[in-house]
Formats: sequence, C-alpha cells, structure tokens
Amino acid sequence: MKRTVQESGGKRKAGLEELRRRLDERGGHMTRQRAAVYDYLSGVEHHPTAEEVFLNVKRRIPKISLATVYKNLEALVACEAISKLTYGDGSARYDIRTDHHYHTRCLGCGRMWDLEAARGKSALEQIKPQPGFAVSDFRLELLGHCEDCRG
Amino acid sequence: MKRTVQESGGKRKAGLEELRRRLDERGGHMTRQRAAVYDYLSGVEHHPTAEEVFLNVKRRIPKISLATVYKNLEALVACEAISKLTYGDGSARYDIRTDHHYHTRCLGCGRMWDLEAARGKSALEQIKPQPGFAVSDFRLELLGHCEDCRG
DNA sequence: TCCAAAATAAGAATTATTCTCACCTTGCTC
DNA sequence: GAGCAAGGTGAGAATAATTCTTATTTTGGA
Repeated sequence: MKRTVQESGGKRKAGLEELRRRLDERGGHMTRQRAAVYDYLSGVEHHPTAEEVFLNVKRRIPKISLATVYKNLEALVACEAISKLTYGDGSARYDIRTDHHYHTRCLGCGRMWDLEAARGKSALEQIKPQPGFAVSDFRLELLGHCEDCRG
Repeated sequence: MKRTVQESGGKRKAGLEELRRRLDERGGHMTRQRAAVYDYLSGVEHHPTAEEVFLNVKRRIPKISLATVYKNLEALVACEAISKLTYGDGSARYDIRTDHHYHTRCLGCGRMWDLEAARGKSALEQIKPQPGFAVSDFRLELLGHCEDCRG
C-alpha cells in the first residue's frame, strides 16, 4: 500500500491525534477499527467506496464487518475528518480531504481524482443563480476519460 | 397536473413526433406507457424521481409496473429525450431537458431548479483537469437556500 | 393479416446501505 | 488497576432503489 503525502495549500488530512480530539468532542471513542479505516483512507490517493475500504481494512482486521466500516465512515464524516462524495452513479466514495475542492471522474473506469479548488473557485464565483437564492457551496465534477481509458 | 411550457434558449423538450423519430433510430417502439412517462415529465416543472413518475403515470395507466417506468426512463435517456440527474443523495431524478444545463439545490427543502448553462459555460471552460484527462462534460450544482427557506 | 422484434406486468433478485441486538472495548473514576 | 457506563463491534436481517426474469402482449413493417 503506497503512502504518499499530499502537498500544497488548504486544510488537508489530520493525524490520528487530531482525529482523537475530534471524536472526543462529540463523545466518540477511538477504536482499532476506526483507526484502520482512517488510516486506509489516509494512505490512498483515489476516493474508494465503502466496499473497497472494507476489503482493504479486512486484510488488517479480518473479522471486521461491513456494517462497522459503514458506521465508522459515517462517524468520520460526522466529525469532519473525511468527506463523503455522493455524486456519481452507484455507490458513495470517501475522501480524506475535507477542504473545499472538486473532482474529475472517469466514465470508463469510474475512478475519481482531485481537482484543485483554486483552479475553479474564481470561475465558479462568476456563476449567478436565480434571484433570491443564497449560494453556500458548489459541487463540481468534470466527467471524461482518464489516460488509461482513452486507448 | 400543471402543464407549463418552458421558454427561451437552448434545445429544450421535443414533441412526441420527435420522440418517435428518436426511438425509431435505435429500433425502439412507441408505446402507450412510454408516451405517458414522457408526457408526465413534459408537464412538470421539477425533476421527479422514478417513484414519483410511477405514481403519477399510474393514475392514467393503473396497471403499469414500476419496472416498466424504470425501463422507459432508461430508454428515454438512451435516445436523449430526457436526462438523468444522479447527483444529490438518495434516488435519481429525471429531467425533460437534455440541453446542457446545471442545477441549484436548496439544502432546506431539497427542491431543485434549473440554472442556465449559458451562465456557467465559459466559466467552467477555464477549469483544467489533470494532464491526460479528456473532459467531455461538466456537472455543476449550486447548493444553498431558496427564498422560502431563508427566513 | 402475419411476424419478428420489442415492450409489458409481476414479482424475484441485486446492490448499496442501514438497522438490530447480544456481546465486547474504551476511557473515565476511584 | 477494578468497575462501570457509554459507545462500538460483528453477524445477519431489513430496507430502498434499481435491475432482472419470464411468460404474455404490442408494435410496426412486410
């Protein structure tokens, strides 16, 4: 499992200590399973589905159940340690980053990547909604085909 | 059931004749059920779920089955007579418009509205993905609170 | 009218996700 | 470090949205 650290700009991923603090705030506990889920997400560069997280964490904790993975992902989202990506077809994906950014999604293989928010923010701010509507957030996805799927 | 016609700009909804032509092209047939599904979508201003379409079409064709509604929605999407909106949480929604446009979604009441593509297109085209990724489409949602939900 | 391809109804099956509940851990407090 | 209450876990059942299956019916052209 490759462990690459993301670089440059924005609030990125927090360490386990920070995670524990956040869990504490909401009366949550740190468990082996929870740490493993968080750790797996910290170590991958794409945005896996719950199933993928389950299969990978299972290698470390063979008896972990899928429901536990789901509940931990939910808990991590609740304490803002990770974020849930619900656009896209099929299943939700989870992202270690909680800073504001957008995604590219390959229509061939379904994989998703990060798109730097900086690249889109000013462009998006030019877009005005109907009168009376107060925009608080943007969701943006670029769809297309990745290098591997273009052949 | 209110039947309002959308106005101004872009390729909007096609009539039943146009629909028949499009179905023909792909070897599809026009059926009473298919026409009813299309007709229902043409007559509403929001973007209903398959369930909503089913319940409403059922009033005209009591014996229609939910699977038929799903298959018809799929067929209509395939011949580009309608489009499927899969962002958002929960179930997919269907939209009579197939021209390229975006949506605003109220976080208070969940309703969705159209956002003119013209307002976003040039802004979005400034956004560049990672090298090697060929963008074929954008999906954009503005999240916030509508006039009614701001009180 | 005849026919092959396509569509339908009904319900079973699948997929992603959440719930249930008996038992086990965590993180205090003493 | 033992005791305890709140929270977490695992296994499987339950649910929700969607798709598949199959026998029967419709459609649109020859």
